[in-house]
Amino acid sequence: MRNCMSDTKVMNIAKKRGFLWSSFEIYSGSAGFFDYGPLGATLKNNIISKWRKYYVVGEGFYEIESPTIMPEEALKASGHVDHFTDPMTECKDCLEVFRADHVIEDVIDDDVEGLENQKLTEIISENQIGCPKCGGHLTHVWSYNLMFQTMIGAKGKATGYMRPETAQGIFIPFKRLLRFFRGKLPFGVVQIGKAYRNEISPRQGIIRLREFTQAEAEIFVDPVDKDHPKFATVANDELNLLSSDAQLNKEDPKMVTAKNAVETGLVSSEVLAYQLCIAGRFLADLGIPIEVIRFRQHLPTEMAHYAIDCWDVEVLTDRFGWIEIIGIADRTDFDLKSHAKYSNEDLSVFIEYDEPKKINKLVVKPDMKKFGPLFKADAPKVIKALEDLDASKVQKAFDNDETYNIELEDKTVEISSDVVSFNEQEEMIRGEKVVPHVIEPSFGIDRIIYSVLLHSYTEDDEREFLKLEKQIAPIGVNVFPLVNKDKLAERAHEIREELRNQGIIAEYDGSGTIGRRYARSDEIGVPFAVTVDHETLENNTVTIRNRDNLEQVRIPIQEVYNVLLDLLTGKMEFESLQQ
RNA sequence: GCGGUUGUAGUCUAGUCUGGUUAGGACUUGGGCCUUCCAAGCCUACGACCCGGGUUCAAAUCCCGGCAGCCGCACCA
Repeated sequence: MRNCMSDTKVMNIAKKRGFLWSSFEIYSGSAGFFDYGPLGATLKNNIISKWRKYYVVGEGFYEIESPTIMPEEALKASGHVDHFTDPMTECKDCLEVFRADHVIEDVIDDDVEGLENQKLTEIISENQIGCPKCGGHLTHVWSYNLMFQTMIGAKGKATGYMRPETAQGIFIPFKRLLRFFRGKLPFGVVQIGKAYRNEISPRQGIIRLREFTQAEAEIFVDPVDKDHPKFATVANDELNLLSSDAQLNKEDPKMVTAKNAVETGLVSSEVLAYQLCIAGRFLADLGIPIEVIRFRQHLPTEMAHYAIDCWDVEVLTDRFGWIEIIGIADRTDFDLKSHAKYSNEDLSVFIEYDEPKKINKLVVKPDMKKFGPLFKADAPKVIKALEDLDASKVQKAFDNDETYNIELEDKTVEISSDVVSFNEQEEMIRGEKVVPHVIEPSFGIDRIIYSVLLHSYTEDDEREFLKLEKQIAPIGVNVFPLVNKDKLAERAHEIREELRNQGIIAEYDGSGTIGRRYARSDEIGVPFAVTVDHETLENNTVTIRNRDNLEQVRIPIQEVYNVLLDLLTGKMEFESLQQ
């Protein structure tokens, strides 16, 4: 049993003060669903806008929004309909449920991954495999698909699913996106939104939800050019890397610079390493301390078969241990190729060479005078077919004194050497079509929010409070009258109004004593408090109190608005006010 | 999904075994008094037996089912 004091305390505050609570409470609730309350929704918005600042503004990726319900074909192509499932079997005697493939592999020592359920059922009966627990009989194998199924249209003829990830919504309109980016790699597209997975038994609070928010970026790159033009700007960032080798050898993670990681081949490319760094900077900016972050490389066995390299960004928690909050993968051309195949669309990019390549090519030319009479109405088709042919093959046939057969749609025609001529031709090749590789940083926003709350929780002798980073704190400033008389409350209300006019989320609190108000304010992580006291009435000054160290400075009211704006946006540090 | 266990105001809890008055307390919250800087004090108010069914004259209490939480197992492309 872990010590989960922080988890318990943070979740209590979250529930009590309106960050998070489980959904549908008055109807007994439903596992795997959470509401974001007033402060939680604001915090979430602030974190998402910070994310946009990094990825949309900073990296120049554009954001799109696609439907959360997807037709079956699309998810068939992505592999989710067939493979986002587990083959399950149940013991008829003790009612335990097992992964069918695991049960089989334990007994027959053979890889059965990817086999049909029927085949798995057969293997079980042929090998007389029994329940691993009690030896009883196992039922036929069925697939448990983690997607929520629904119907599209009134008659329910078309099956739809709630999307299990936002990524597919970016791959599917790839041609449109490529055109938007005027045909050039690399480019990045992001999507922020809900995704759905019908987890068998979600029991870890906000860590495993059935409906959750993802922020994903899909970065399309040239497969042969995975350098990053801005790599120099992150090259010296230190990353706490736990490689797959280190895991296998039971070693600890190591602090490594991004530059070093790429040079030693620890991380497979600059683009991937660059994304690890950006993710690291983002988390640091949310106030998650570097000591509780590590980058864990997927083991070869856990990585999807199409991925080249994949790193999870993990955060240490007292209740769950290390949890994955971000996955950053090089998914290669898997997704685009798969959609290309299922949709019969060309999802490739024409990449122009720096210099066009000259090649000498043998071409075969028809002798038109002979072709017309010989093939009559088929002549144009034969000529077209001839153009698409590899001329050297035709020549080879003739060298062997044979004729060459051309397959038309409905017949085969014979070409002999006297109806064509050969020609060496110089051709310019300007480039080639390639299917881009995809670098995918995928963020679990709900888990990030949990991490932010957990690691902003601070307690000392006197206080328990959230040390939320000031740019993401839901409420920017609280305004208090020192006591409730002599018009102090009135002045405090005026200041609160003016702060709101400045675009700062500000609240007023006049109940209880000043100490209680500070305590309430700290508990929800309000970075600054403005207090109106009797000196305010004499000289129009107020105090600003810094949540983190309880210190106060006195400044004129007319300056308070700009000062707070500068403090909240990080343009000014509180310490500089104290001089 | 299986087994165990728990479910009383926003929170913690008494009462449940042994059915019986108006479900008691503390903290929190709202209002008021007081209060010249970090949850003080006083007055006052709001607020609960997880949901559904059964047994009974009578159910927070006993029984059954559901839902949710916790623990263990399983699961987590």
